[in-house]
Amino acid sequence: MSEFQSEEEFLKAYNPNDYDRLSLTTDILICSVSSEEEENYRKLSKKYFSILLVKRDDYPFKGKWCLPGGFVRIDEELEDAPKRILASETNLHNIYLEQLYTYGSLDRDPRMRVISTSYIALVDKNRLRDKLLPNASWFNVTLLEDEKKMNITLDNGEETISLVIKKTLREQTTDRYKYTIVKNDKLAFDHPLVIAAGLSRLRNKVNYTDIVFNMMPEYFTLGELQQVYEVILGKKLLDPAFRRIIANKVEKTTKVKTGEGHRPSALFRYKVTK
Amino acid sequence: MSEFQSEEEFLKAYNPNDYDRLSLTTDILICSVSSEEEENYRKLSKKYFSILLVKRDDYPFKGKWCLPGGFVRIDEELEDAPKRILASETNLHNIYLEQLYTYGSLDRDPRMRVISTSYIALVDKNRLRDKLLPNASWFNVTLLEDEKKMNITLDNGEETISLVIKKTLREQTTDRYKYTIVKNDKLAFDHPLVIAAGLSRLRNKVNYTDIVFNMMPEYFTLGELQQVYEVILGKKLLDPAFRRIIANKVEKTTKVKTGEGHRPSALFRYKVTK
DNA sequence: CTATGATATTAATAATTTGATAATAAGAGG
DNA sequence: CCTCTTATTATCAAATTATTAATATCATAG
Repeated sequence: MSEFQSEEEFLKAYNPNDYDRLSLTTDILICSVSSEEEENYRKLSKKYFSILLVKRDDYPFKGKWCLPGGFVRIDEELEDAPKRILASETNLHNIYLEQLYTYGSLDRDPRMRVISTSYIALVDKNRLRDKLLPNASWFNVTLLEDEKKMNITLDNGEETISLVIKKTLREQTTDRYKYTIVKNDKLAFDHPLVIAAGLSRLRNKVNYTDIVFNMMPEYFTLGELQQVYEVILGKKLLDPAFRRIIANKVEKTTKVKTGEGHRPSALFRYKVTK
Repeated sequence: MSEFQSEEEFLKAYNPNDYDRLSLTTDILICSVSSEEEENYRKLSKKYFSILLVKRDDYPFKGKWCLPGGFVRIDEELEDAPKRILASETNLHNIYLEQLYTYGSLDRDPRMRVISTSYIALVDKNRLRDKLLPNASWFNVTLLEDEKKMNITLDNGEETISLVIKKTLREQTTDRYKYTIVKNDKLAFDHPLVIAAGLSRLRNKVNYTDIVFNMMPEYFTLGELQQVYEVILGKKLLDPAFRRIIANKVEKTTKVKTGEGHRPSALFRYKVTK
C-alpha cells in the first residue's frame, strides 16, 4: 500500500534514478526502387528494389555498413527520431514510415546496453533532388527465401554483401519463425535481422495494401509496377492476373512510354480509393 | 574521423553516460478464451474471448486497471521481461508470446520518460491451475469495429470498462490508420492503444496462422472453435465454409461432447502440420 | 416412449475468383 | 514492309468460396 495521499504527492517524491536506465536508438530500413533518371543513365531495362546503407567511419564497427540510425533524444517523441534521421539522410519529409520491431539483446551493442526500435521507410527516389551524404549508398536487393533460410544479396555496383539468415520453425511457443544470422561479414550490429524483418513485412503487406506506391514515381507503366511486385514477392506473376488485381488501384493516363523497341506502354497513376 | 586505433581502445574510452538514458518497461496483453471449468460453473452456452487486467493499488494511476507489466532490467534480455512477468502472473512457462509495438510518447508516464514494448500472449486457461493474483481479473471482450473507430467493451462480471478508439485514415504517409483514444475512464497509461493493437493483430493473424489453438483446450468441438474465430473476427461464419478452412488443421477424435440438449458434437484436437 | 427442439454434420449447387493459354496490337530497327 | 519484342486483352479451364438445403442425433417435454 502507498504512503502517499495523492498522485501529485507521489510524483513529487519520485526519483527516476531509482530504476535502471538504458539507451534507445532507432534504425531505419529505407527502401526504394530505381528512379527514372538512374534507369536512363545506367540503361537499365527493368526496375529494381534497393535499400540505403551507410558506411561507418567511426567505432564501433568502423568500416562496416549499417542502416541509418541514431539515438532517440530524451525529449523527443519516439517516431520523431526516425523522421529526423530520414530528413538528415535524404532531406525528405512526409515519408511512409512504419515501426518494425524492437531489438534488445544484451550484446547487440558492444558499448553498452542499447535497445533499438527499427522502422521501415518507403521513398520515391525521383523525389530525391539532393545528393546523398558521401558515406551513404543504395544497394540493389536480391532475396531468395525458402522454409529454412533467407539469402539476401546487396549490391551497390562496387561492393557485394551477402547475408544468410536461418529461419527456425517454432511450434506453438511464439511467432512462427525465429531468425538467426548465420552469415554476415560486412554489416554492423544486428542489422541483418532488421533487413530480414523489413523484407518479410513488405513481402507480406504488398498483398493487402497499396504500400508499393510509396516507392513508385508519379507515372509508371504496368510492366514496371509488376516488376516491383515481382522483386518484392520474389516470383514471376502472370500478366492477366496481375492486371486484374491492380486494376482498380491505378488509372490510365493519356501519356505513353515509347522508345523501348516494342509496342509503347500506357503510363498509369496511383488512384487513391476512398 | 576517429582518434582511436582499434575497436578495443575505443570501447575502453567509451562513457555510456555521455548519452541520454531512459527507462524501458514492457506491457503484456494476455489473451484467452473461457475454460471448460468456467463454462460448467457459470453455465455458459458459448466460448468467449478475454484478457487479463490488473488493478493498480499504488501510484501512478492508483485504482485504475492496467495490463500486467514492469520494468525491463538492465541485465535482462528484452523478451525475458515479458516471460518473467507472465510467469509471475500466471505461473505458466512456454507461452505463445509475440512482440506487438513499442510506445514512446513523451507524456505516456507521468513519472518520467518511459518507453514501453508491448507483447501479446495467448494462453489456455485450462492450464492455469493456480489461483490468479488477488488484484488480477479476466475481462470478457466485445469488439465492434468499423472504418472510423473501435468500440471495445471489457467486462469481468462486476465492472464494465468501455473504450473508444478513433481510427484516422492516413493516406500515404504511414501505417494505414492512426489510433487515438477518445474514451477511457478506467485504464492506466496508453494501455487502450495496446489492447487495440493486440486485437487488430489477432484479428488479422487468425486468417493465415494457427495462432488460435494456443488458447484452446486440448479437446474442443468445431462449434466452440468456430465461436472463438467468430469473436475474434467479429462476424458470423457459415458452417461449411469454416469447416473447409479448418479441416486440415484439426483431427477428429473418438470422444464426443454430450449432454447439451441436442446432437452431440465430435471432439477435435489440433493437428500440427509439419 | 414418441414428438419436438436444437445444434451437428454433410451434400449439393451456384457464384466468384484465379490460373493458364492464346490472340491481337504497335513501335523500333533493319 | 518484315521481324522482333513487349503490351494488352480475350477466352476458357480449374479451383475456390458462398449459399442453401438435407439429414443426423441427443435431450427434454409430454
